[in-house]
Amino acid sequence: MRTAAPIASCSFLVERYDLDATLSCGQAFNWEKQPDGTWTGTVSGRWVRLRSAPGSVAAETAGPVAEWAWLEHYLQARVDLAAVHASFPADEPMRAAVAGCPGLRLLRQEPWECLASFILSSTKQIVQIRRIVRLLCERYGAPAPVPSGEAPGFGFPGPSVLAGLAEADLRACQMGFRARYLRETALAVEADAGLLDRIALLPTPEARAALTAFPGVGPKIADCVLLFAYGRQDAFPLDVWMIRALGDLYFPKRRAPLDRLRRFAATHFGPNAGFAQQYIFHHARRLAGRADSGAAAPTPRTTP
DNA sequence: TACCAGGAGAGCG
DNA sequence: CGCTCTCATGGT
Repeated sequence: MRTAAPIASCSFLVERYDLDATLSCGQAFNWEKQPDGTWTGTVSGRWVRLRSAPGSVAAETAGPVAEWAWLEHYLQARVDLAAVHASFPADEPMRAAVAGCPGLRLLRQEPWECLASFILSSTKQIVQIRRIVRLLCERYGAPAPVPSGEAPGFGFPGPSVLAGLAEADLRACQMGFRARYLRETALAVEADAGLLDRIALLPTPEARAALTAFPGVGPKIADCVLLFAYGRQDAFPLDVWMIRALGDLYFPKRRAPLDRLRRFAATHFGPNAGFAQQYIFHHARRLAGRADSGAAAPTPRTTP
């Protein structure tokens, strides 16, 4: 028997918010674009539909809803984007990345969903990560109440649910060798209920160390969780795309060693370095024709 | 068909 | 340390 509920709606007034780019750029994986251009997904286990409009983002969920702070926080709708842009270095690559997608935002996700999702991300393409996450949610997530007439939605399964599964069940969600990492991390989080909340209170280096202590979590995935869930703007995920992009954009003469790129990333981009990272990441992927939003211009780049 | 994917960990010298 | 190999599976 399906849960049906009245519809509740809200509109967040926000100057520039590129919903398509923000929801498809590889920071969150549980959103699906509908044929009518809206996006559906779940936030903290609640079904949500988002619609972009000039000067606002409109939201619907299953009512009744007393307040919308949870969604405003998730969307980071009150962030002063102009101030963030103003804090970026005034160099040409940064300018081009912002100009290419001026409404790109950072979400503020739940730590567990973000951590688990990025454990699944290692050497996987974004489209594939989305598929794995969708399978996980459909099979093991709690059904979220939806307004009548809407397709069922499922929240991201909590650590206790995933910890209780056999590795084979996880592998059946197409995640391959990451199944053991996800299961063992779920067991660790399940065994210490306050762990992810305590990490939120730690200084970034200690928080990073706590995250890399989980199996399957190295420096890159830890930085993703620090940036996308814990709001640490000083976290700067260095993945294969960013290593290529930073090399091409800032060290075009000869290939800079990884450690050089690390130091550059930590010093060049200012107090909102993680935000800058997302612009450069998205811009590089769009130039390569990998980003969903907008007309992709396939520009095969070769780095000899 | 090859090569690659928002990496991490183990095993080596 | 720093390097290489392996891991599972689908996209391009």
